Amino acid sequence: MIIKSAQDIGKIVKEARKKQNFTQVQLAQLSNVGTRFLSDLENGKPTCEIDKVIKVLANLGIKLEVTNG
Amino acid sequence: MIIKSAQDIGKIVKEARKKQNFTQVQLAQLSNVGTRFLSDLENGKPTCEIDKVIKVLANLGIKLEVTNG
DNA sequence: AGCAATTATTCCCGAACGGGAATAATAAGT
DNA sequence: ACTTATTATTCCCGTTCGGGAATAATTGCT
Repeated sequence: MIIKSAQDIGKIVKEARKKQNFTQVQLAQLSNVGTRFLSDLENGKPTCEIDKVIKVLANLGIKLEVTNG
Repeated sequence: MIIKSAQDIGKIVKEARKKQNFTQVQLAQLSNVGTRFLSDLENGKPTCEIDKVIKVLANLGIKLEVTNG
């Protein structure tokens, strides 16, 4: 899926987390972030810090890729 | 290219920007971010805010994609 | 080498991040 | 419906982001 906004990432995270039967608390601990952060992220907060986002994605087995035209 | 850290994104941005003959000032104005932000981003600052990163990538024509195993 | 252009770093500072915890709201299960 | 689990929202608060501008450092060009 192509990412155009923070909201897109939030959706992805939420879906993947549920599919893997993680609670926010579990995934947060796993990723070394707070539960507040994870909730914010899943709800599309546009100012989440990039490395934390990357860590969460990694812990869900989601690959992040860039393609240059 | 697969993104594993903020530094990866920084490299991508810097390379793409140079390839398109943009200065940091130009790209920053285009993306509605400060030049400081762009410099930080290219140097792999891990706390850059996600939506600003996305905007910069978009203005370079770089597509950001996630792939769920 | 020397000059101009670009980039990196520092400063000030308002605004907001994110952690933790408590509370409210929502979803889920019996 | 009721209870429990999960998630969202609010609060306090230390820390830091990011803009803008100035300065240092680096790069590029002739």
